[in-house]
Amino acid sequence: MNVIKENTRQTIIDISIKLFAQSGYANVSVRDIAKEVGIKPASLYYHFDNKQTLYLASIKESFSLKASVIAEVLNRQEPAELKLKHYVYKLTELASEDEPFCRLMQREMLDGDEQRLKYLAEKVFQEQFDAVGDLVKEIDPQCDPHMSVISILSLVLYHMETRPFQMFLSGYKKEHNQVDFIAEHVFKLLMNGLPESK
Amino acid sequence: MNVIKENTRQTIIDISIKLFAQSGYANVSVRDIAKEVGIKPASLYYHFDNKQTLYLASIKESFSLKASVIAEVLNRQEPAELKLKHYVYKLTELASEDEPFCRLMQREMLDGDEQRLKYLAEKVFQEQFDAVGDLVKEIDPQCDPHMSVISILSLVLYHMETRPFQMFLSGYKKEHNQVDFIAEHVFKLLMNGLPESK
DNA sequence: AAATACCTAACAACTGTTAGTTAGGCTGAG
DNA sequence: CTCAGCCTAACTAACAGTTGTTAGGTATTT
Repeated sequence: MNVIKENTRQTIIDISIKLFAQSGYANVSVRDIAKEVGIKPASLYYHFDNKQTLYLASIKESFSLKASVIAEVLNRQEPAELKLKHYVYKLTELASEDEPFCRLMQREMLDGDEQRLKYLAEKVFQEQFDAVGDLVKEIDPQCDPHMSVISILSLVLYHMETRPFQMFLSGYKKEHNQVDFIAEHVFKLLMNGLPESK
Repeated sequence: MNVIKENTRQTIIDISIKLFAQSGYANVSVRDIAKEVGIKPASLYYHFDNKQTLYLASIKESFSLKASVIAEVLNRQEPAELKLKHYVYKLTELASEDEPFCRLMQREMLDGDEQRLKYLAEKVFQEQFDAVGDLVKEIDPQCDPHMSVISILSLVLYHMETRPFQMFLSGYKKEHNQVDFIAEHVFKLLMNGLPESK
């Protein structure tokens, strides 16, 4: 009867990612997920032990995909400054096109327990975090790489997080939501600070 | 019988702010709130029409307080650069000492509907947003104030948002959570960019 | 025959909310 | 001053709906 779907488990995860990202863990019921998958609620329990397990599988899936895509930019042979520029652009692009990932990330920052945050930090982000840390240290050997990397992430991700809010603040233009525009702004700021003393 | 509390309504709001910030709207039941207030669930409905109304009253209360505190720094008669420095420090301090406010803000960015976001932007943040915009325009007349102000907020608030996560990332030190340390890092970055070419 | 992937039906717990009641304090009339 | 009437702020009890989850049954495939 089911022609398209050959892997229900994967479908469940994909839909769960979408729904959990949209509305948060508590606001999505197993019935909501089942309905969208086209399955009865009880059938979810054939594939996953419980709701928590399904949620965990979803964030693992969503997060591990991203990390690998980013890695590519950081492994190129380029001068540090250019590499940073490409990283900023890639990260902005990624954050822009995969909203569920961003929202899940935000939600984890808010509600993720210690164990989950530790897992995410060590298994998913550490490698990328360290690589960018090395990068900024090349640009300024005296800087605090930990703080600097967080700042880079701040600039990119917060611009994304606040997108639905920005349009109500003064001076908003359509360009402010475009990937290249944001990436360029961030990169310039990272290089020169606010005063554009070229 | 109730000796301490003379204003139950205010107590309800205070506790709601705390609980909603901690766990999010859907994760806090009216029974949870009532219990902590020391009241039966039904009694909440004497003071507030329903859960939504109570939530709205809570965020309004939490947010409007903050805006006024910040305004003071921006109204001083100081050179632009120093004023920006003081703003960054004040914002960092505020974000650091009022965790519920930060968390509510984050939650609103995720789940706030258009109407609420518009209200927050216009009635609560616009004045401050514009004042900081004027400030950066003084520092660099050619810049895009909208983008620049968002970037300033990014740097401060994201450092706060990710506090529970940072400790699992490499290079973390205790200082990274101290108000002055963060504020100084952010201000330096805003002035010079990453390369500290003094 | 066994395993897979789904189903129906139901469970206990919890949810926001309401109807109706009660106890204490204040006010104005007798 | 007293007492009826009203307001305030709480209460008890219950409602209907939703929640995560489970036990047990049923086709289809291997």
